Amino acid sequence: MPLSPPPPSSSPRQAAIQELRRGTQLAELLRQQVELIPEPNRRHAAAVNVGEISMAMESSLSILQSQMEHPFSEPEVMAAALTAHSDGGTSGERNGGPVARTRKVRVRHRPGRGRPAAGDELPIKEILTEAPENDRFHWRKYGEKNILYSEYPRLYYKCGYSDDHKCPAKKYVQQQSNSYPPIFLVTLINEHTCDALFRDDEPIISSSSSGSSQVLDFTKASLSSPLH
DNA sequence: AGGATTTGACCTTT
DNA sequence: AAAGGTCAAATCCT
Repeated sequence: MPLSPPPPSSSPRQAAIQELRRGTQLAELLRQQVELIPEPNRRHAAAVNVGEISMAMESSLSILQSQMEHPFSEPEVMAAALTAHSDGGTSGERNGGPVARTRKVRVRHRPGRGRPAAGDELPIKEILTEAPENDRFHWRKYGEKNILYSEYPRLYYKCGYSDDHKCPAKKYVQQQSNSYPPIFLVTLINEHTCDALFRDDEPIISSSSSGSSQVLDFTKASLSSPLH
């Protein structure tokens, strides 16, 4: 609490440009998915729409970028709002009270922490889905981060058998929009080495008998409360 | 009680 | 220095 975060160095316009770039990437992702639509008519119609989206992104981008030459100072409020929930209190206090969390003794510098060397963790697959919990793997959440200029946090999961079977599979889940149903970008990292062990199709038991129902619960606050 | 989740600290990369 | 990814103590939930 003694620290106040330094002001963001980028302008709101930069933030918007970043968002548009991300939108462009997502449109490209969507375009690839559209290719998989079997019926030619529907595929073509969807492709046209995706093209429209891409063009809208690009024209917005060029508008914003041409305005960069005229430095109209804009209130910093937007940037502040955009980064507001990236500070400390990600989801407020729980019922009890403030949790003074002091990380005590930490084993010193151990290599292999934080992000591994780039390119170390491929293959990476990206999937847009409205049901990120709908693979039949067992995931254990190990982190959550607010991503700069993103409205929704990114959730970090690793395979539930990462300890038992040294399974290296991970996935990141991030909500992309507050549309209904919401769309999630799921990034898969590493293949499941436990796949062979559990791939026999276990029917997904979603009946009334409440077994272990906490594997992936996306109804939690972080995902279901859009900002406005 | 024990497993799963939360969340600030800590670490690496950019 | 900032951003993103991971760890792990505290907490929640069954």
